[in-house]
Amino acid sequence: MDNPLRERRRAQTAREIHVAAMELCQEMGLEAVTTEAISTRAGISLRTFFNYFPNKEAAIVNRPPDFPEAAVRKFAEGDGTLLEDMHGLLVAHLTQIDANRKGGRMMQALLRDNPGLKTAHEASMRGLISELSTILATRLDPDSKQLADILAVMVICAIKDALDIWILEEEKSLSASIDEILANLRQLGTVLR
Amino acid sequence: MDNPLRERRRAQTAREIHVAAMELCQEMGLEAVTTEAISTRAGISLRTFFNYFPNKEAAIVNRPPDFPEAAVRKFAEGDGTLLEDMHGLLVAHLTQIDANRKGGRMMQALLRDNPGLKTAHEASMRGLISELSTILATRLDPDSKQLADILAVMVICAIKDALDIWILEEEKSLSASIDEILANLRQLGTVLR
DNA sequence: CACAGAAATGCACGGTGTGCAATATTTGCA
DNA sequence: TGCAAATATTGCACACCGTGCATTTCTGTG
Repeated sequence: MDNPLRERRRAQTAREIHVAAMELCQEMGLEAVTTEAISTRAGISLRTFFNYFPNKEAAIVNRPPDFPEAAVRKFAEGDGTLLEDMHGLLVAHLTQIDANRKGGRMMQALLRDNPGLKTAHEASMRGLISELSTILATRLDPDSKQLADILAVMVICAIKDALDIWILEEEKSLSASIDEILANLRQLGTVLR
Repeated sequence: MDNPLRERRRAQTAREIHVAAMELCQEMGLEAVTTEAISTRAGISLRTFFNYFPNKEAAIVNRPPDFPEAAVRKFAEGDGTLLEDMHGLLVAHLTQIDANRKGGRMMQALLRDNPGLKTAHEASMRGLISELSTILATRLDPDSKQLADILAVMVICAIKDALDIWILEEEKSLSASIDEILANLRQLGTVLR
């Protein structure tokens, strides 16, 4: 039906579950959190929990924001170098994260303190990687999907690195973080000679 | 005690469990395989299964071979370009995989047909990536661990890509596969300008 | 043989995730 | 408004998962 109201309400419930899951994880550690405790705090039944998330890790980690439509279009139509045009893409993406700096910090801490979240986090990154790969492919030799894949993996990894630093250093600005990402990628270009 | 005999027997049992797990997965699909069925086929108790693997996915995917000691040392001491010296490293690694081409093909097919194995596979790759990152760090600016990480991620991704092709194309030689990996990486160097 | 350390096992138990059927809620429409 | 269809939530049963713990079996050594 594609009803936008329903969609929003679903998203809201998902967010509530996510928040409950994060809080509990912070309070008692991943191991001690049960799906039932999450459900109770979120005010839903256990069964409903599994209608929204496949397991507690997924509920905690959730899923990072997509690359915004507009930025993607602009990148595909860009005529600068790949790295130059990628700048806009990264700004658009990180801006979304910056909008919820507090949540980001909390997530970062949870990932650091609970190794059991690592694979769930990685799984959520896979989605982002394949999205980026598709985007990048619009600017690359069309018969080399592999190249786009590797590049996407690299960029996401660089973003992750930058976030690790950025989230923890209160002072660091968004743009400094982006510059760092791009500097890393550029440096790679030279190392690969 | 570090008893080498005991170690070998443990490794042997692990291998038997792994084989049983792979076969069952091929025969009935990941979903239908239970840890109990694996244990029974491997001739051990269910409890013992969990002494060897944390879950069925890990038993199926197992863990890729390490980079051989000797090749690692040679790389660290090499004086060619990074990519040149990496060639030796990759040869050493892929040779190990080539030694069990049949098992590799089977694994490849299982990964293709059972999406549920993806995260376990990725987890097993993480170990390889951090190993490679450490190796690469010996040749890079020592204060940039991030660069080594990204590079490692890239290389493992390239290896994966090459394996995807190599394993499926009967004809393809090992060295052709390696060349392909390096070509991909070199191409990246130019794209990043 | 007897002993110590390692490995395998049985058992109990709490948590996980799904299928299914019943119930409740929302939406579109007359 | 009121009703029917679509969608969401829930309870329940059930099989499977993974661990702690105590016990037994195995293996190499003096």
